[in-house]
Amino acid sequence: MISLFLQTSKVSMQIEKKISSEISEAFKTLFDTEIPAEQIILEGTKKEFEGNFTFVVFPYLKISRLNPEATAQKIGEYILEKNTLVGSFQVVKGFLNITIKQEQWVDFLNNNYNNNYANGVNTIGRGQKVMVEYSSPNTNKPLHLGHIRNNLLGYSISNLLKANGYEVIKVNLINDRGIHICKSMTAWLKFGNKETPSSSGLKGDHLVGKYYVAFDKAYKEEIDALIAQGVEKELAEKEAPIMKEATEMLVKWEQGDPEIISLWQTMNGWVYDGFEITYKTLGVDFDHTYYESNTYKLGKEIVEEGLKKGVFYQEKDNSVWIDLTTDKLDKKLLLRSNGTSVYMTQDLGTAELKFKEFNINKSIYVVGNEQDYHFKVLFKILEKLERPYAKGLYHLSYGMVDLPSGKMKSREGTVVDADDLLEEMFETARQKSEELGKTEGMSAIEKNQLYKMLGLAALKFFILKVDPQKRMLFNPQESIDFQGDTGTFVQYTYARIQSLIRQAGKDWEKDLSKNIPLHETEVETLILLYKYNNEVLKAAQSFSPAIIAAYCIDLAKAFNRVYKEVSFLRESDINVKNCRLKLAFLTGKTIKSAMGLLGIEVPEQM
RNA sequence: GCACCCAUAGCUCAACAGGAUAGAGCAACUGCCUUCUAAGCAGUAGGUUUCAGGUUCGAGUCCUGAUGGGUGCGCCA
Repeated sequence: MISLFLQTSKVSMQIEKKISSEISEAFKTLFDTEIPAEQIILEGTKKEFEGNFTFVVFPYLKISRLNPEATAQKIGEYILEKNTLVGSFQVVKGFLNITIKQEQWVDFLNNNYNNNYANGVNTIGRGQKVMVEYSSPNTNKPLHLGHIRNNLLGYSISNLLKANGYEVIKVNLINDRGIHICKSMTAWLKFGNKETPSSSGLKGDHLVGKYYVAFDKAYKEEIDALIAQGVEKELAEKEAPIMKEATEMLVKWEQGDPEIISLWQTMNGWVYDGFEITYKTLGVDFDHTYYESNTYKLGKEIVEEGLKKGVFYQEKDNSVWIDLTTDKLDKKLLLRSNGTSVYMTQDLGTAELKFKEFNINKSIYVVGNEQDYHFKVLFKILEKLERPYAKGLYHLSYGMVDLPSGKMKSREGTVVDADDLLEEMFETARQKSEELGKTEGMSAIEKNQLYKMLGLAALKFFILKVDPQKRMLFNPQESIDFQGDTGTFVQYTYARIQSLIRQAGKDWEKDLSKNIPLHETEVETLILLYKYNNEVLKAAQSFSPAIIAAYCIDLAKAFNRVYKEVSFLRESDINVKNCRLKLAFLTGKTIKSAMGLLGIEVPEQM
């Protein structure tokens, strides 16, 4: 994947850097060949072998002019003799497995155990401003599961960028105009009897969605009636009276008819109130909101400019186009023959506005992969218009959420509603918690908060652990798990740690002596903790919260093994005990930080 | 028709810029709570990584082709 952040280097890998430069030295001394340390790549050692880092020697056999084993052996001996970080090494075929001295890990723990990552994790993005656009709903129906994936991705990506030092501006671009809103409005006028959210008790977005469905139903009936009268299907679709009403309403809207505008504002207002509740429940927010009704005209100016520059051309019917066939794309309409703007026109305007208003360096669009082509064209056009910001644009494309029956279709009623799903998650969390009965001492309010925290985590983790670019399957019949590789599992590990810390008293935060024996599970956990910064960088570079989700599972698993293998509070050697508590403490801090990047909270008790 | 994306255990997903015997979880089966939270830990079983070629010390990963699935190519947004 091409990343905006490729130029950045790896961070916080001091140990690897040192070893790499020692290996580089070894090549010079042993084989009289210069290999820059940056080219010496170390990997994590596979679990079934002894060691922490692995250097693969196969590519260097021509230099050493020895067989793989001998090459690895010689390099191993050289770096062992240096006696800095390396405690021992093992050679398996062409793999040099390096074990770091345990005292290095104790040192790392001593220096970092109180790291709470409150000011971010890395500093690579300092001084850079990035805008992340996500959510971007239409205002004619409530949010569904697809929007949830979008929102969670956008929110998490924003957190990831912030954690790497970027200044992030989260924006929502609301598609508040167009024929779809007019459909809801038309149906409401016809069948609504002045129904309002307060008169009906319906959430505003659901109320408006209800009339969107009602429109579709009436429309279909009218088409069928016309066809029964012998009218051609295509003509029937155009001539159905209710559709004519809707299109007429759109024209009136564009003319600024006060009555229509007023109704439009009222109904959109209901929808925004509804969205606000869903966003709040979901735990996402925005720094700024754009409305297409405000930005769609700006694109026209850009189209004018493109015409003057000769980048665009005009057909006889006055419609404006760009020919991208030389760029392996098609011709694309930019302005209708009647002079009104299309989707692309609006997006040109919005793109321009973003950079003008916020002086950003990069602009990221979190939009589903069905619009891959649209963004390819959009970016290409801005490039042709010689916009300096064109190279800072990035489409974060993600796959659709499928149901076992296939794609979600609102017309077939197979859409998983966001509000319903969230309620179900909370209810399931409540049931599971009550079964386990671990909430003693908690007030009713605290319990309720806990159930929401657990339900949300299960849902968010379930969605974010999947690589964004892949489509994913959601089965409503099988409820989302609370066991295994889940958000719940990570939360549980955190709660366990906090329980330890609560019972540990105060004295454990003392400096540690260096020669503390570590259990292998502890070393495994420490290495993961050490790698956290780099995981956060990787996740941002590849725009993938899934990397952080996987890391959370790895870390929680590693700690749970420690928990099983050794005692914390009952350890008699005070040095060892303190060391373990520091390990637990830092693991807790790191879990909290990492889950925070996913937009997931962790409980003190569960 | 043209373009883009995807294909890994029965199911849901991993595999870190090509590396060792392809890993987890769920489902199935076995063990482990009179000691720090069993929403946990340990184990058994489950694979020709869709297929056919190629590149090289080495391919799930890169290239070519095929098959299967998805999406886009509207004066819709």
